[in-house]
Formats: sequence, structure tokens, C-alpha cells
Amino acid sequence: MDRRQQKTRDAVFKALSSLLEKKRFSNITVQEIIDEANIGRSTFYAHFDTKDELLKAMCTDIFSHVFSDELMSEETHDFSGNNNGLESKLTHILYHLKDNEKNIVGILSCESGELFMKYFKEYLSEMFSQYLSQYLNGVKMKAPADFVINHLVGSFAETVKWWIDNRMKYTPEETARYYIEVSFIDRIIPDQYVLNSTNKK
Amino acid sequence: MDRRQQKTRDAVFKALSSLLEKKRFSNITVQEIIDEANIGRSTFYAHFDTKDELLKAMCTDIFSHVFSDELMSEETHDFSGNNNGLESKLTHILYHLKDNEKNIVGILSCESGELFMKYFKEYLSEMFSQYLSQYLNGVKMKAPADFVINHLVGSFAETVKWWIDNRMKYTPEETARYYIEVSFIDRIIPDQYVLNSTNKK
DNA sequence: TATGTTACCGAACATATTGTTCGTAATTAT
DNA sequence: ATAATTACGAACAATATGTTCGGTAACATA
Repeated sequence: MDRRQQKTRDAVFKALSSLLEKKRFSNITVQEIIDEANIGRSTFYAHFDTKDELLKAMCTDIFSHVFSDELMSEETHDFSGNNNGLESKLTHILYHLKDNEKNIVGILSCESGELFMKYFKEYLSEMFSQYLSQYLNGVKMKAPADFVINHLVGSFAETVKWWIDNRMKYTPEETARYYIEVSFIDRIIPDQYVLNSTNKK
Repeated sequence: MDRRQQKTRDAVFKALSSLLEKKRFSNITVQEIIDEANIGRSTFYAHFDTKDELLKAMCTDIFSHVFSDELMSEETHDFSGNNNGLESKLTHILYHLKDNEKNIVGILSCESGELFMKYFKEYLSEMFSQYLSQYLNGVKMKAPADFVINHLVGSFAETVKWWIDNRMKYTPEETARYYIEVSFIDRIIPDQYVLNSTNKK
């Protein structure tokens, strides 16, 4: 990619991020973004068709780092704790989010976080579905499977939002622990399963 | 309130509700609302300063019915189940939401639900805080109290969204049951507490 | 029924935002 | 060096916002 393109793209992301700290997304004008990023009007529209596309691109950019290929794979080598690696996966996500702290805080603050959360949940949903598929059949619950997934995704997203709203004053490990503590994950992935895990085919 | 005012207000709410079924809130213009409601331009602005104020008024209107005074009080006479009336409270909320189904489905559909959810959570948060204040001190958990409240509120809100997205095909009782099933409420309000509840001062 | 009040109408207006076009200048890759 | 790509910025049409105001209709009260 041309350096100029990358430079423009970065400037726009940074500008939007900065503006989001002060006002909500829908009340930010393209002109403000242009001024803040210090680029030409036509340049903006050469990069993004609309303001919405810009936000989408920005979220996609962030999540491509947060949800790395490694993370999305079912193979995890950390089985510490009694939830078969899930907790370490979540901790991992939180660390990556912290790396992007400057951008994300802007997006989430000032009542504009809903759009970010929407995209975030899409990624989380895929991760949880893939990860839990091996367990869900064996669990006896009244609630439908999609409800269970939705619940786990939604409440982890809420956890992240709470964490960021609290300026990340808790460590990723603590935060992931809190989530596991209030979730019912121990009823889906019982300790027993971990003990027998070496015997699974 | 003047009948004309009420009539105009209703027409605007109905119009917005209808438009929200087709497109997201931020892409709806005041002109479209005016045309759909069949009112004069100046009339709209006499009622609402901005489009945002309109949505807020509409949500407040709905929630004033859903979160009735009776519901918000700590005194509940239904202690069936082992969660000291919480489940029946939630079921109650779901029934009221179903009464407003026509309006709510419009608000929640087409990627515009986030704003509704925001206001919804504010009400839920107050309810849960008030309701759980008597229990939280006695529970031994690592997670901070505000995290716990946030988790319960967020995941119930997610439950409601899931329920509505599924066209309310489950009954309020079933849905509340699913929520209680995946929550950790039984660790906050143990059965034992209910048995002793007649002895509390 | 008469009267004062209030709400609605709708056209017109200034202002602001959006998204496009195009000729020119600067930067980049080879 | 040079050809291709990108950024610039002014100008533009189209659309949306929020206000003003004179006239009309509906309301409450007596």
C-alpha cells in the first residue's frame, strides 16, 4: 500500500478517535474529521464512501489484531484452571484490547459505543460458537443453544465495556476471572471433562 | 393535555415506529417523520427539539408502562421458585414489553436497537440495584458489586433482545426461566434465604 | 353561544452537511 | 527521470435542519 494512502488512513482513524472522545458518532461531521485529520475533502471520499464505512473499517482494523488466527483456533495449549483454556483465551483478548486502548476508549466513550459493540459481538459470537460446539450437546438445559451462545457473548461484551468504562483499572486476568465467576461456564465445561480430556479421541 | 397535542404525539410515535421497521434511526429524516405522521413541519419542532429528543421521549413513554411503580417496589408477594420473586418480576417486565410489541419491534429492528437498549438498561439497573442491595453484602465473591450489577443488567437486556429478535416465540415465563437458568442468581439468593425470610426483621 | 387561548398549518428562509467533479501539485515506485 | 498514483481544494448541486410568522382550526370556559 502506498505510504500516502496509509498515512491518510491513519490520520483519519486518529482524527475520528479523537473526536469520539468529545461527541457521539452521529453528531460528528465529515468536515470535522477532515479538519482534524488535516486532509482534503475529496481525499476523504476517495478512501471512504460514507462516515459509516469509516467506522466499520476502523473496527475491522482493530479486531483483526484482537482476534488473531491463533486465538480463533480450537487448539489451545493452556489448560490451567477448570474451564479448558477459555479463561486464557478471554484474557488474551483483553490484553489485545489494551494495546488498542487509545482508539477503543474514544469509540466507546460518549454514548457511541453501541456500534463498536455490535461488531465486537460478531467476532465474539464466532469464537464462542466454535469453541463451545464440542460441549453443548452434552449439557442438559432447558434454554436453547442459541440463547446460551447469545448470553455468553453478550455478557462478555458487557464485561469488556464495564472494564473499559472503569479505565481498565483491573488487570486482564482479574477481569476474565470476574467473568468466569459470574458465568455458568462450569456447568457447561465441568471439571470432570478436563480430567478426562487426555482420553478424548 | 390537549387532545390535539396527544393526537400529534401519538401520530409522531407511530410514524417513527413504522419508519424504524424499514431503516435505521440515523438515516431517517425529520421530513420523512413529518410526512408519515402527516403533520406540519413547525408542529414537529414545537413538540421535539431534535430527532434524538423524540426517540428519548418515545422510550421514556414505553418504559413508564413497563417499569410500573408496583414492579419497582421491593415488596413482592410472589415467592414461588427459589429466587425470592425475582423471576416473577422479570416475567412481569416481559409481559409488559409484549404489550408494546408493535412499537418495540420497530425500534429494535434494523440496527437501531442500541439506543433503546441504553435507556432500557438504565431502568433495569435501578431495579436490580434496589432489589439486590439486601443480598450483595453477604455474598463472598472476588468481583466488585458494580460488576455484578452490570453483568445481571446487561445479560437480561441481551436476553430480551434475543427474545424479541426471535419474534417472542417463547413465552415470558420460558424466557425468564432461561435467564435464571444461565445466571448465577442462585449463588446470590440461596434457597436457604427464602426459608428464613419470615424471620428477617 | 360567545370569547380568549392554544395548537396546527405551510410556505419561506438562512444555514449546514453531503457527496461529486476536475484541474493542479506533490509524492511514489521503477 | 518519468509515468503512475495520490492528495489537494475550490466550486457545485442536492439535501437536511431548525426557525419565523401570518392565518386557520380546535379547545376550554362561562
